[in-house]
Amino acid sequence: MTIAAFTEHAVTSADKTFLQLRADIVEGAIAAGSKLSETELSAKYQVSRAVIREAINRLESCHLVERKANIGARVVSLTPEGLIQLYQVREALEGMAARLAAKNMSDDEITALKALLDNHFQTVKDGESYYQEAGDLDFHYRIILGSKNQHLIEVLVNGIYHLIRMYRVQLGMAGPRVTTAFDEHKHVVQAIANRDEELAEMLMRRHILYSKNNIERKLQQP
Amino acid sequence: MTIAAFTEHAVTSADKTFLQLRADIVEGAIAAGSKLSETELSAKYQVSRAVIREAINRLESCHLVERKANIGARVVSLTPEGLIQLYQVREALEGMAARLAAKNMSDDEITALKALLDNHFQTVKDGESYYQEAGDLDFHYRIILGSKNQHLIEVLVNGIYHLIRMYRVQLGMAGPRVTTAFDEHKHVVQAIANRDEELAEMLMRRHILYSKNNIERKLQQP
DNA sequence: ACCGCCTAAATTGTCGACATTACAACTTTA
DNA sequence: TAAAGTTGTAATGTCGACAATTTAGGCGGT
Repeated sequence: MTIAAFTEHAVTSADKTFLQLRADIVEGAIAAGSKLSETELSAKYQVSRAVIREAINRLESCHLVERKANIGARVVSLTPEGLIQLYQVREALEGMAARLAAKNMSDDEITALKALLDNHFQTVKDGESYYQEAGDLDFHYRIILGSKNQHLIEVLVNGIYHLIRMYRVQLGMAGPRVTTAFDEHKHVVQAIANRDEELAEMLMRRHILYSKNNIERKLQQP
Repeated sequence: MTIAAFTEHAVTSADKTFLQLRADIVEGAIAAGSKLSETELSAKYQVSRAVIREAINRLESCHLVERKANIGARVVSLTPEGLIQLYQVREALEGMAARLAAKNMSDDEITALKALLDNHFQTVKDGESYYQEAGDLDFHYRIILGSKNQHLIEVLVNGIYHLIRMYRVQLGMAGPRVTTAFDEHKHVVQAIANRDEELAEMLMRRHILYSKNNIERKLQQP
């Protein structure tokens, strides 16, 4: 199983437009802070304004765009404070996710999670920095899903993660700190395996806090 | 200032329909789990299907309804597990909000918060149970806003709080435990006034955890 | 030159009609 | 009789046109 197990496969035309727009925004093909003209996008994507409006509505749900009545929609603008605030929310939610995962993950899921880390260890040892993106994501996703908390999953997977990815891509930040992050992952998994809710939450929060501090450092000296 | 400072005043027709639909859903005038037929609502509210669709989209953003492609929208169904999960998210987010409030609230805001508690103390002493709803809400809202974290505010105020209110109304739960909750509020404010982030978060989390336990007890013996 | 008003263009909001999909009832067949 | 296929109806998805609002520019006045 991979991250793309979530591959929200588009059934309707608005779905496809939404996914494409989201990709374009996250990747920066549509600049942050820019205006989303309905008529313009309607022409560009060869669909009616209705589906564009539908797509924009969903983008608003993800907090990727902001709409004002009778004025229009703009892509959110990226600010250092915004990224910090995002990480604060992430720390709170993923900390709770780790706590709940320690309580609710099945033994099989924990075994699989350990196996995942072993795989990552190989790739890290081989010097492949491939770990950066996919590996880190996979780890966090499994714990989020392991929480079995629908609200938590929704907010993180459909909301915050796309926003963070947008920041990563557009501010040109490389993935997380590879080797140290790997050790942190290992300790989180160990706590989950021990069913130690308190420790799992604390370790996950620190893991994310370190990431935040790392990012703050990079932001201050570009 | 009151809670209704947030009164999102409707400018467009879809706004009004959204607010009315949300009220009807939260109050139970539209039953939980029931289907939202676009054509039906279009006739009922005397607006075109386009504005109904727009309103339903926003309800989906609040997690009050769920939509499936080509099938339609249903009001979310209320389950004991759902409420528990909601409180878990709330614990994580409001805990972080209290931490950030201890860091970011202005001295004036803290003074006003203390004054608010004094007012509440009077009403509680006078035996008015009015405190239940409005007072508790006002307290939590101020701390959430005091966090100065836009994402936190968005998710809690526009999302989770309406859902919780829906549960409260429809499961017929009275407001929070009055007297004990008041003491808990006092301690949280004290920690914030002392700029003790760690303690503020811990106390707020416990406050919400107690609420959750209280609710679980009521759910198991109706 | 600056400010306010007014007009015109462009954009968003709303509408009704058509296309497409899902669901149910009925028919057919093994 | 049961299962599969078919057809009809009702719902959602999509479209183009019209209405209402915002915005930019020109015009006139001070």
